[in-house]
Amino acid sequence: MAVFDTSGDYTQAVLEVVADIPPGRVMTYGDVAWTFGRPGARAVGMVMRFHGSELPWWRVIRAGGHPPTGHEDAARAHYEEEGTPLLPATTPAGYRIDLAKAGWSPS
DNA sequence: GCTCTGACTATTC
DNA sequence: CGAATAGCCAGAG
Repeated sequence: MAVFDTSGDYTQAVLEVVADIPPGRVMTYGDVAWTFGRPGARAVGMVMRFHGSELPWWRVIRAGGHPPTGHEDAARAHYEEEGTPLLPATTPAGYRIDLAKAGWSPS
């Protein structure tokens, strides 16, 4: 499987963009991918899974403001810690990020 | 160069 | 709202 490494340009781009997201702000996988001109939303997620250990992965969420699958609890802790605007929702996680306020785009 | 997988997205039921 | 389906892309084998 994609045993990721910083070898690929795509991976590097993802690492840079994610690392550049300020606290209290979030970007969707699609937006992050679009930032460096490549709609690989899934690929972005894979990079996070492998390098998430050293990245603010919770600042990268899915479209609709849902946290990454299987990491909803950990993500929520970071959001509250950074003051990221959350919204109550009838989702499995029980909440979702307020993209209208937390949504961020690289300058 | 083809196949498989995945922290995705959009559409449809 | 929730589950299922199909289409996406990048990288390893």
